[in-house]
Amino acid sequence: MAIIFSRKCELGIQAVLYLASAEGRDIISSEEIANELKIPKEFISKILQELTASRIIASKKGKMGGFSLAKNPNKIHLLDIVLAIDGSDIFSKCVLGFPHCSSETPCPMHATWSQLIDETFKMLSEETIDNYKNKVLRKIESLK
Amino acid sequence: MAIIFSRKCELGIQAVLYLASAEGRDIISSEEIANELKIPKEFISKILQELTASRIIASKKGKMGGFSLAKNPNKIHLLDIVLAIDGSDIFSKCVLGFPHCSSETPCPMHATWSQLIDETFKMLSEETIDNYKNKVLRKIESLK
DNA sequence: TTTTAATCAGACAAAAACATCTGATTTATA
DNA sequence: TATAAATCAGATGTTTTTGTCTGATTAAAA
Ligand code: SF4
Ligand code: SF4
Repeated sequence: MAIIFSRKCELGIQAVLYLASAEGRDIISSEEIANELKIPKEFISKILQELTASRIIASKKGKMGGFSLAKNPNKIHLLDIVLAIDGSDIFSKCVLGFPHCSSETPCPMHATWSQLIDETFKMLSEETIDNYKNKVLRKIESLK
Repeated sequence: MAIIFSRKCELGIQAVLYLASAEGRDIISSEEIANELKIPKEFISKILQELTASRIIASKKGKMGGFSLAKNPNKIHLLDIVLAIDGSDIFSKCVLGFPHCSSETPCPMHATWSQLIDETFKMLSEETIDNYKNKVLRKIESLK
């Protein structure tokens, strides 16, 4: 179904980008996020809980409660979200599914793939969601 | 579980590489492949059937039956196997899971990701399993 | 102080992916 | 020709991922 990130991770990134794009408005409910992103409220709620536990976003309970970024958007990297939800497997595991890989016997695909995955890692760790704020709003608009 | 290819696809690639590395010996049984790659016979059999249906490998039924490459290994690209088993979704779908993407409103991640996925596509379509023949044997040896 | 609207925690359900089993068919060889 | 050893097709079972529900807790506002 998903390409490289799990569905939960895809939606986690979408949600954090939405929160970033809505900065200025203090707190956003899971219901609003669900409506805007056109995904089930219950599912995004679970994901928001995970992101809260990893302190990427912050939550406020009770009436008028909701979620907000836990820190300045130029301090939140896409990588943080990926690691929080999917972990680091994609950066370390063998692309061909061979177990216990040893660099003494690299398989033929290793060099090319590890270069690609390194570039992906670099991109995810350099890009902050700050860079995305405005552009993502246009994307979400187009969902309507 | 798997990084970017499904488990079936990972094992499909492993199996085709094994067949390539065993060229000269005419026909290889699913049991040998399963033993060498340390995976269940029943599972790899199903995958070998799929690869046979897509004419990447050829099968011979009956006693002394088994599988062999359907064409010269310099004519089989990694991409063929990926498309046969996983299809083309990874090359076309949105990395963030947004539906009905329109290039009129590209989201912020689009440029970087599409470059990475283009490079992956290029690599998979250029690499033939011929290039891998000998090296992969060392990899399989190391599983023992 | 009661009601309302939100998150939270954990159980539950459904769907997809992964893996196995069974029996039919095919073919080499004793 | 009978037996053995292989693929093939499709059903079945298991595990993981995805998605939903329920009830508890929290906090704002009537
Ligand atoms: S060397 Fe080969 S087997 Fe090892 S991780 Fe790289 S691709 Fe996988
Ligand atoms: S432009 Fe954005 S939403 Fe569209 S496919 Fe690319 S990453 Fe996905």
